[in-house]
Amino acid sequence: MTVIYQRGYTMEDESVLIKIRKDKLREIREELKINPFPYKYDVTDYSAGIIENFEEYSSSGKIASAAGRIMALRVMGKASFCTIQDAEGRIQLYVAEKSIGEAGYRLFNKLDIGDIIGVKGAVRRTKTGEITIFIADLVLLSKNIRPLPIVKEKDGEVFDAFADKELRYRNRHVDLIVTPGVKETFIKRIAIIRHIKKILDDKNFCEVETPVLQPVYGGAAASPFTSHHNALDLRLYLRISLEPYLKRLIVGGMERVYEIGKCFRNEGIDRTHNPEFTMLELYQAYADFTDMMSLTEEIITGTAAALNGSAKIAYEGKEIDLAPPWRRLKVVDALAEYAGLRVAEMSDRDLEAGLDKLGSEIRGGFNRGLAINDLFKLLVEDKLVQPIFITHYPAETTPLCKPDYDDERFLQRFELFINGTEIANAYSESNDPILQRKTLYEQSLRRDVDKEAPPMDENFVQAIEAGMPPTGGLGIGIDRLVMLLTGATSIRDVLLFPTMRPQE
RNA sequence: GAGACGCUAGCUCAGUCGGUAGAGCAACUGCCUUUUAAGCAGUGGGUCCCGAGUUCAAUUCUCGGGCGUCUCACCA
Repeated sequence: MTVIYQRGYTMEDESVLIKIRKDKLREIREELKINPFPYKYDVTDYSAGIIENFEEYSSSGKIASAAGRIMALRVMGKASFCTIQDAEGRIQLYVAEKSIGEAGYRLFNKLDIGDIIGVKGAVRRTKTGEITIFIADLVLLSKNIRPLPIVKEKDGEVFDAFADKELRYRNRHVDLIVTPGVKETFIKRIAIIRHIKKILDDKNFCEVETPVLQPVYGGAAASPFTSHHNALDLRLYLRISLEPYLKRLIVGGMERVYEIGKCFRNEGIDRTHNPEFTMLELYQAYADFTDMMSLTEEIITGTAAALNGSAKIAYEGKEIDLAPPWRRLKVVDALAEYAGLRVAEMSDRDLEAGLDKLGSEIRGGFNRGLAINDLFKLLVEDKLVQPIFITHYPAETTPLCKPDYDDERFLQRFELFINGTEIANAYSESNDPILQRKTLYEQSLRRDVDKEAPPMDENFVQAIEAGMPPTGGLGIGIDRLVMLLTGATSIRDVLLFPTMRPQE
């Protein structure tokens, strides 16, 4: 049996809600002779500005010209209210037939939540005190035919939130419209990046762009995405880090370079990992890793202060104080302090047994340096809540870093931890070409046992052979920094379009 | 990769100890010249994720599958 729904429609194929809106669209075109999709509108006033400068508007009788999306409608006989949302926020409109005319009110009666309109009118308070545009002119700028979730809010309490996270990520355009705070998070993200760029630009760093598509990838240990160039019949990889090309620029004499860009790693997805993510990497000639520490403090503290007006941030109920200087602690000392392990005095067998007890083993066979690194990751990392530079990682953890002055088993490297998460990673960069060729070659041999070890990059080694000045390098995970500074607990909340499995 | 939980109206959610389902908002109709989470009144709206099994009968129970969320593991 066919069920007759509203306006004679049945509940088949397309949603009845959409059909009804398409009808209204047709009626607006054919009966009202109005183009529902005009080309432009002269917007001179915005919601927040109107509310802020209310006295000026009301005393002068200045006519506001605003545009926005209808978020609430309270339609009554000949005088109605609606609320529109624009780039700055929301403002109420008073829509009276006697002000906008019969034709205008006929149009208004065909409007839905989600439509975009332009309005002109004086700004006054209503009887109940709400600042409102009393509109004298109404223009439809775009007709909505796919209804939005109706989210309501009063005194910070949200009713009928658009709560299904999957739907929110898949339909970020809807999420941005209806979920309070989402747009603000992304505006903060933009502000953070802008601030970091300003700090670096002021220090005469050059922002550069390096290849995303690379014949050989490197600079980290990760599985790459693979692509193919048809005309060259060439396998290309999406970069897993920015490092190899930025260092070529240091060799080339660009003494301070940075790039903020996407890197891609073909790995799992979780709360802190997305297959594509944004990294800042910078390289400064004639600097070492201690210079990178100061710069890291300056970038992160300065950005937090610019964003929140304070060096203290609240994250997951914890208070984190970003005021520098931050503590510096060697990996082996951190293991002693936080896990009671004196690794320097432990035999290889003891280390292996310790790892085994934690259910961990080294890919490609036991290796003392990697064992110490793993013990640190498993036992210490998540205890590092306040900002701390962990320094002097074992030499086996990376081929791209200079060994320390008096103990070659450890590197001039640090990672910054805040709230148990790695936020930054920095080195005194390796520039001894003999050593660099050796360590990269050895790393490439590990590919047999460790799929994530990158292949040998001959062109990169030749660049180092041309002579690279002593250089400090720093990488900061922008997504995680944004999470920290915005209080987001999932990387998906700071990515406009997180990677999702396609539907159907 | 493991575990927990979830999938019911456009949205947020109830519910059925097995008898094909409800609320609020949205929608539709009527009334209405100052409302505000929602003006007032009324009306409609469902492949209860998919498949198999048990049963007279499955949205509900069992098994399998899909998708998702969270936690843990992995991840230089």
